[in-house]
Amino acid sequence: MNRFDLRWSPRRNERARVNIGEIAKRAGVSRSTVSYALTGKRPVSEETKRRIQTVIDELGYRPNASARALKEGRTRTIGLVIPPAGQRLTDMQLGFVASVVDAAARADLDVLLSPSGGEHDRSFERVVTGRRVDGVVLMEIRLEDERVTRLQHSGLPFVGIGRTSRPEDMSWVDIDYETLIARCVHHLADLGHRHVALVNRSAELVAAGYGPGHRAQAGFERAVAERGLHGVQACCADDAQAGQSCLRHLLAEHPELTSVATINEAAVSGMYRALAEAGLNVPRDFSITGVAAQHWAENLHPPLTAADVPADEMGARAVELLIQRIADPATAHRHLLLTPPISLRATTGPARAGG
Amino acid sequence: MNRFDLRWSPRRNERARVNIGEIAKRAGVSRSTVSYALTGKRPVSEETKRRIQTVIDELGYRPNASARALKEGRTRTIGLVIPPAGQRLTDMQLGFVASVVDAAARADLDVLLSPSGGEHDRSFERVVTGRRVDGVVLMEIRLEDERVTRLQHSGLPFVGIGRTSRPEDMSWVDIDYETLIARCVHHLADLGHRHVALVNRSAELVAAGYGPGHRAQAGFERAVAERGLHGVQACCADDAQAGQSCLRHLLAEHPELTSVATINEAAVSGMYRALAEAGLNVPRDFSITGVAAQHWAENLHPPLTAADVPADEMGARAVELLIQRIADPATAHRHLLLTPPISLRATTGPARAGG
DNA sequence: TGGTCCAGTCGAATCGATTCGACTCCCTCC
DNA sequence: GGAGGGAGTCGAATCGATTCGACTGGACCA
Repeated sequence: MNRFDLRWSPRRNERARVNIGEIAKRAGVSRSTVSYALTGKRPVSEETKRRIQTVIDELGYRPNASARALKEGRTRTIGLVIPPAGQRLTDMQLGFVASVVDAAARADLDVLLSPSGGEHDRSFERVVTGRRVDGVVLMEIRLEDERVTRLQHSGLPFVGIGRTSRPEDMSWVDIDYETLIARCVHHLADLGHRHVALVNRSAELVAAGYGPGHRAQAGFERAVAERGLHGVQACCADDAQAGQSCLRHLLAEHPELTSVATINEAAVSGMYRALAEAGLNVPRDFSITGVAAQHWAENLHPPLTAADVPADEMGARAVELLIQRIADPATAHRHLLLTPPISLRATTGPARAGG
Repeated sequence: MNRFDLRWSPRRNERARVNIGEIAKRAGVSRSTVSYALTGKRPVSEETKRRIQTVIDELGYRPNASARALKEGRTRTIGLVIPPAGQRLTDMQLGFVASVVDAAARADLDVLLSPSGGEHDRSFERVVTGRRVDGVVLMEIRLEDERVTRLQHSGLPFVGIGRTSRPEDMSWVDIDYETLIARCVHHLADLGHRHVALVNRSAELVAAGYGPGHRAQAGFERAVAERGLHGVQACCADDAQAGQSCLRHLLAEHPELTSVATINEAAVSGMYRALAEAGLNVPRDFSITGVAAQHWAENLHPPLTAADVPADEMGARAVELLIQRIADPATAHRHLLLTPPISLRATTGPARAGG
């Protein structure tokens, strides 16, 4: 089914050919009058409006989006660039997508999905260069991100959920992973933990310069140094299975560990399992905390003590910013760095004596 | 941010105004020649092609999607109608979305997302009537579904993931919930269980005529009757919390229960919790089985014995069917009813003596 | 009475592509 | 040497909307 070339029966069925001209003819007015009646950009008499509306209702007319987009130079559509298809979305990413779609719908904007970041970036190219969208929301941004460069170069308005290593050159909404992970470590240190591990996201993602991965690392190292702790780090793929084996290995190689801080949501339930397997009770014998979508942290069992990422709000904010940039691409870039507090739930507790 | 009226600086920056005319001028040929050079629909000399390509590369030209869509009468975009935004997608639904997006990308089609089914169906209306898409993939279909009616009436090609009560009137890909749940019950009966509960999806969804809900019910009742079992049914919202309290209530009211069959993925982990809470071991004291996305059933802990829904494949098949319908809307409807076998994993076992 | 203004309307140009018909060479074949 | 045909190209029409300039009456004012 590669590059399927669609060529269908030449024209749509004739019934469907209700265009503004047909409406005009039946209402006995000119096409421009119909247009003005619909947009309200020039006065049209009540009587004429009513006649036009009647015909429109009768024929079920709706303006052709392509024609309108062509003339107006905007599509009333935004692009949402998501991680490559086939890869499971984490709960947080899903939250972003849902809230972007929702916010866009509220603003009467449609959302064009573009899986990108993998090989098949034809989709991204189409979206960016074909003027298919008025602006783009970009997810899963790396420190050096070619897609950001492409967008900046193209002049298409865009907003990142996440930021590159030169954050002043773009508009974005992001979470302060560095501070949050540092706080998590401090929280653990306050509870008396001396040995703490950072469970990062996948090695590939971190190697590719995934921002949160690097920032979490920096925050972790800083806090560990500040508190004079013993810290170890590990990367872990985005699923429970990986979380389980990751923590299993960590426990084997560092039996002194009593706590974990993580930014890898999807791995947490697996870590729970590894701990149970090792006969360790949470939070009595072992503490876990990290950064996670609020909804998800609450519903986990046991509920995760974590910095609650308001994924729903972030998508909405990104769309807001994007709408502003679309309305006036020349305005200064705006940034929103969130540092949600840690919600104490059921997974952290005092280190055992001698821990 | 309601109905935000986008009006930006009148024209895009002039640099961006590379259109086919500009290419033609610089290459010293007519616009039609540029078009033919790009589409290959008429012969163009190698020399001319090369000159045009040079100019195109230089200016980074890409044809305007709206103009092309207007002239060609197709947008190279498909709509994907998902359950109302704000509502969490189940893992299975997420699998459908991912595979639809993936399959569409492989066919060089873009995907326009439309949350629908709730109140704000402006999005659905826009997608359907504004000729923004060449076809639609519809999810979460009800037995009587107004969206199906709308689509049938509009003549826009569409394919359902799921089907209505008059399935011959549309093309679809679906899972045979009735048979599968019946099989689950038979499986439990074979293991000696005499008391079995069906945990359905939310009461609202079922009341709204959600197909799988009703078909699962039918299959359950049939199998229960065939095997002379004692069966009870319950509806349950799509989350772990609800699953927990649902099963808790079931156990309280029907202490004789020893097994559950379910189509509610999202509730399963909550049911595990309720069982643990009640001191019941799975599968020693209690069996659970149902219909779930394969990937998800495997990764659950303990892994769920279930009929594995190949969500990834289903989305791809739906897109395939849709592409065919778009290419030739007059062809007969095609249907694909899947009945995946039950994969035995860790959650079903023989009923205890006297159970 | 004549000028100004505004509501209401129309015709034509425009957006950026595709596509049809026609035209020019040039080659080949009787 | 004229007919036939194909390669290569061009100009103009077209898709369906928006929008600008211009026109017509009628109201209002001096």
